[in-house]
Amino acid sequence: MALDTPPVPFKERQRRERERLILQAAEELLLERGYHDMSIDDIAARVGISKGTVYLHFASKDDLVFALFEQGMQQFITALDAMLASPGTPREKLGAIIRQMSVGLVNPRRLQLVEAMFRNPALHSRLVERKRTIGDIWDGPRQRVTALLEEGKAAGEFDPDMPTPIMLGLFWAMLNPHHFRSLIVEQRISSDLVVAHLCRFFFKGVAPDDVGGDDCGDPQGDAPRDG
Amino acid sequence: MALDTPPVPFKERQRRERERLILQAAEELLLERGYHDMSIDDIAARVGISKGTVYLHFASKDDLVFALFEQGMQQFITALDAMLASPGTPREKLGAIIRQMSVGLVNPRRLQLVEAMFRNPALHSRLVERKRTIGDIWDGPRQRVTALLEEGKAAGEFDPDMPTPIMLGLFWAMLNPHHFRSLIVEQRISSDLVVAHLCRFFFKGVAPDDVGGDDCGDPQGDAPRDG
Amino acid sequence: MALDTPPVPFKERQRRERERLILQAAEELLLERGYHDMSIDDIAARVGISKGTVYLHFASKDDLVFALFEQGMQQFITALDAMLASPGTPREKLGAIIRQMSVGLVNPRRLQLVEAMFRNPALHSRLVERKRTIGDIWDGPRQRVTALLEEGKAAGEFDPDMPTPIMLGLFWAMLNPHHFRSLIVEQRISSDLVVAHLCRFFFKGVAPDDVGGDDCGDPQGDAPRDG
Amino acid sequence: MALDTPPVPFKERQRRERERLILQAAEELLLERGYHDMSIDDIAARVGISKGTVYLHFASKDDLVFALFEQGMQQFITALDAMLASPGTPREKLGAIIRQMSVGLVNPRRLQLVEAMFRNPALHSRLVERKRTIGDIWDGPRQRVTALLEEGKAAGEFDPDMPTPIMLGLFWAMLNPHHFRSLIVEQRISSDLVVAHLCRFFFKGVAPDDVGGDDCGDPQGDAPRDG
DNA sequence: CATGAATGAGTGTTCATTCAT
DNA sequence: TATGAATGAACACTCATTCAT
Repeated sequence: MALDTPPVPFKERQRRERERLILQAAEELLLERGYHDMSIDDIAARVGISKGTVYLHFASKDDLVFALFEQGMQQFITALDAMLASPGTPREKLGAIIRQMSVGLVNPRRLQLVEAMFRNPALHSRLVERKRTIGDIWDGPRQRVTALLEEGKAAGEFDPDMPTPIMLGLFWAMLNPHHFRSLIVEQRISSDLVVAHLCRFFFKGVAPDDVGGDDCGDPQGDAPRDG
Repeated sequence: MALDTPPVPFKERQRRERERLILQAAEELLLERGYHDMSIDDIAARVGISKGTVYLHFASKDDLVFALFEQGMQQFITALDAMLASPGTPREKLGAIIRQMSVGLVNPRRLQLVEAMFRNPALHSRLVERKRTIGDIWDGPRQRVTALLEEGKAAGEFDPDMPTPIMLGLFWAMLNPHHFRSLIVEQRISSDLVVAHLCRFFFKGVAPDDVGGDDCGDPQGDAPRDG
Repeated sequence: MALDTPPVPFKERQRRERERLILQAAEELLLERGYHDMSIDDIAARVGISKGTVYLHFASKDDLVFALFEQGMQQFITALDAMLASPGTPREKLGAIIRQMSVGLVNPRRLQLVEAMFRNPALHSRLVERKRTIGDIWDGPRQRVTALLEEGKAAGEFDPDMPTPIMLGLFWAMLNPHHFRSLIVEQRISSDLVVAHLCRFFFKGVAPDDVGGDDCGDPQGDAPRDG
Repeated sequence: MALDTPPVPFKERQRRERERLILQAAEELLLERGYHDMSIDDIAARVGISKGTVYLHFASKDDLVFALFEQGMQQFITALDAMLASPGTPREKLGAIIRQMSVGLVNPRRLQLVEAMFRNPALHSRLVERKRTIGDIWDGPRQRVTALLEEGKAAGEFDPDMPTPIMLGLFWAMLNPHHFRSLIVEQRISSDLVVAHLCRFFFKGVAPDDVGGDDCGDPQGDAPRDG
């Protein structure tokens, strides 16, 4: 059987590896400098190839960034699906997602990238202009989490009075990598602590805890225990 | 009385008005296009003046953007102080802040601007490099809200186990204008509804409401009633 | 008699004084920075007037510089005539001129100015284009020194075989303020010593002195004595 | 033999040729217009390439001008060394240098270039700021001629009482390309005649010639004969 | 008359993109 | 195929000059 699929020829493997390296370099530079201050020359230099070669893989700078975006979203969706497939109540699953987002299975850098790209309005519209696909790509995670939230409402775990889009928005806002980073990197709070509190917050808000149990499981034991 | 304040001379009034127009145009363009895709020519054209004139008011593009930033922060701090000075428990004050942030007394566009500026890494470091003041400006809101949160903890209104920086981070994340906008503009949810739920969420999370009262007052009457 | 010439009205005196100040500031800046790096704003600021006022006196930057040039030449010619009118042989007069040029009666800065202006080819042609007068102005000193040199030849003091234009060129070259300055300022040689040697050189060259006497008189006594 | 030097690859030859053309065009324009009135666009247009290409060879306008300067000085030093290596007394060598300077082996335009550059005060300081090397480059010719002059003094050919720096200054002043040009081009005197008289002048001054022999050899036979 | 705000052409420089080798 | 030289549009910024006040 394997013989039927002639192994990917060397040239092709080389090509894919190079593309990976280009995307990696581009990702790093995009995070370090932002879209405009990242030049094709920089990328090529970091990979150790020539500028022209970058264009053999991506027709334009926008294309390259869009590929980066697609890749990030794809990875995110994959991770999301894995978590959704695992057993558990919606509440537990949301907790798992929150935990994973920060721990790195779902690399927050990726999300940050996505943000970085789409905060640049001109870039955003150019990309949207170019591919209507973006809608679908954006929609992937949205639909999945929306479904989960509604499932949770139906199960009586989430407040049925809160519109799902609002709930969803709050969910994204909380997981905003920018604030993640601000807490973990700048405020030097351990990421476990952050996650634990994020989970708790999402379900309980900031009210003092006179009722329920911890909602996100016990990541490392240093999460605050409720009495 | 009027004699004591020699009226601002015409030239000066004209000058200020022009500066205001430049800042306004710059703000719009910054939001529409981002830092790099906004050119001085564009700004001048939008105001209906020449490129050179812009430079009579701001010594450089960075200066212009920095002025925009300072102005936004200043307005925000002013509004914040007004709310903090009004009577009420910390909880009520936080609710008021949330409400105001979305309604426009504290223009969320301004905050978005600030974000737009500071997501550009190179611009950020140039601005930080240029004025250490930035630290102070950033710190203004942070200190005020931190104090409020700790006051709330002391009053038993907020969970004393949640570290204040995390609480603060969540507060900012929730009020992230990007998500605000996504909810109100893209999802077309009424801003009052959004605010009501934001408040509720901040204090109660997404858990179904089997306990307390509404946390944010009754903005317009269309906020979900509990009980 | 004096009554017949109604005293220059105050306004006019003020005007002339201001023009003088502008020319002075322009001269300083021209020497400090060169033509292009001297802006009208700089000049106005140094005089303490507004940019527009400069234009009330000089129709353009070129006009201003040309006025500077004319003024310098005029002063030079005046000083030259004074020296030519004094008694003495052509040789003595040339010596006197050399001495004066360096000592400051004929300010070498002025000449340097002239050079500065006319080394800038574009400026030079614009000025020439604009006023044919320049020829006459240049010619003033040329004619006077040429006459003196020829008088000296006739008197047997100067080599009759050396074409007068060449002699003249060498005279100017020697008095080139650039080299003057290099010797006096950079090499820190006393200006008297420089003058003494310049005189000697002009008449005797660098050959060791086994013949004639000192050619320039004895300015300060520290000039080298010949044995 | 030829095999040992792998011929310079075509690309490289083309590159060097282009660089030469850029330098040539820049030199012409610098002489025609001066530093400020020579734009990169002008240079590119004259070479027939695009503006961007100029920047592939020189990182900035200053770099380009500095390269021009270095090249000129280097050529001058090389020619100087050749003359110094040839046999002859110091006096004869100085004569040879004078002759060469005007004839073109040592292109006087080059020196004029150097002057053009260094009369612009701002440019001068920027270049000095940038490379301390400039000192060395300037010093090359200075040291060589100084040594020659002192050798001549020791040999009894030059006046030992005249300070060497003054002698050197006079030498440069005489060879000032500006005056060279004024004599040859404007006054239309043959360059041989100019050279002959320059030599004679340097050694004998303008005094009538009742003593020595011609000091510079007999360049073309049309030099004035003494006797 | 004096001012200085306004103008806009011009400059150096960058960088995405193309294409001959 | 991979390269990197070449291109040229775009941009921030300057400054001589004009003109309304």
